[in-house]
Amino acid sequence: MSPQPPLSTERRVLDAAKVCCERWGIEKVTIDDIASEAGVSRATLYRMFPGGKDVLFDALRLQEIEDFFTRLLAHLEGVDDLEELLTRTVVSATHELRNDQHLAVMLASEPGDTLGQLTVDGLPRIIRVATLFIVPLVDPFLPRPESARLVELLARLVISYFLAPSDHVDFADADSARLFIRTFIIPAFAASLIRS
Amino acid sequence: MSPQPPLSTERRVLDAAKVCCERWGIEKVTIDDIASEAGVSRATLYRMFPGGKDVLFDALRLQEIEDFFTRLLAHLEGVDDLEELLTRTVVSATHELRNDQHLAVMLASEPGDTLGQLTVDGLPRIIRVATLFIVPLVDPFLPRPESARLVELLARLVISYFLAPSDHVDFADADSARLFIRTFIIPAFAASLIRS
DNA sequence: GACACTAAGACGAAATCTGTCTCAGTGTCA
DNA sequence: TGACACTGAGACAGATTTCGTCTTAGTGTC
Repeated sequence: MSPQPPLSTERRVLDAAKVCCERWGIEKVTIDDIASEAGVSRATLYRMFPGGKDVLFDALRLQEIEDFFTRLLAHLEGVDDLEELLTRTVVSATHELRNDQHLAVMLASEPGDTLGQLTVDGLPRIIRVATLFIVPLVDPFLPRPESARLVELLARLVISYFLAPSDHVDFADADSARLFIRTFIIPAFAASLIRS
Repeated sequence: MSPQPPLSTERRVLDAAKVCCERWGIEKVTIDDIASEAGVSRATLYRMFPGGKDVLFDALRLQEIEDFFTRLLAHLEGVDDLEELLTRTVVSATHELRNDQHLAVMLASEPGDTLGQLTVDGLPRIIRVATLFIVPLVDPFLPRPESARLVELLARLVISYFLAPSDHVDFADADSARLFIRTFIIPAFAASLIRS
């Protein structure tokens, strides 16, 4: 967002935590690993995240989610067609998820039971945040209750097709995604469409 | 070599150790990790490798080296031309090294100072083993002291160009390697060549 | 039944990690 | 100058993990 040349200490620590996770896996990372990777003393780290690893990883998850949607929004700029907007949304989101194995874990929660978290505990949070970010973009096309329902539906579908890819639909492929959206999504909301 | 359908326990353990190393990095792997990855009890592991991790990793290094040269030899079968033999040797070896980051570590020794080991402690061992495996293939073309010298020279060059790639020579590229060998290696040993 | 091999896990010792704390050094602001 | 906020370094005790050895019991083979 803002241009912080020296990069905030907190950001450095969280980035270091991410690097460590990617290198060793979340269950093998220690506070010391993160501190020295960030070039920061352990004391600073505890001052910044009282509660230790749990709090730190919570913050990291939060940052990951924000980064995720920030990147996503960048791919949606200037789109003024609902079908195109939704298509790009699912395609970009799917690409992000597939490219960053680590991201999927972070969006969810603890390791080991990644899938469990992604589908049980993690889902509501992701849907909530997705709504927060994406609904405003859909608002021009749909009245509020409908846009929220649409975004939730899409979020669920993206995650479902990510976890269990289908032979018939590939959300990573723009054409396939567009066809899906044109066929199943748009018609369902056609009645509410705001004709501008 | 021999067809062992159930795969020996020792092999299973070493393979498990390799898997664990690739997943977590050598410094984060515990005996327990390896044991459970191999589906073997810790006691068995200690019986098999008295001395623990050190002995186990020594054995792993040995296996890696043997596998390395076994794969290498497979690429050299039936070659009856010295230039072609040497070319394939450096190309295959270079590919193996580049494709398997883990292999380079194993061929050397402890992690952290991989390069230090690869160039200081590791080099003599690799050269020794390389000689053991490759010299017999060169024997038909050169008298013994020359063939040993040739193999040692090649081993040093492969490792050097692997560690510090050059703009002028690419041992991963067959044409480039062949040109290099034709220009710099063969002539140096031309006088000793056994004309069959 | 003797034998070789194994899994499971108890055990104490050693090593590592955690979380809190103190102390000293730095830069900022008034 | 002094109050203030922030930091690195590291001591410290306690929790946790890991290590290496050991015992016990189970299995298959001869």
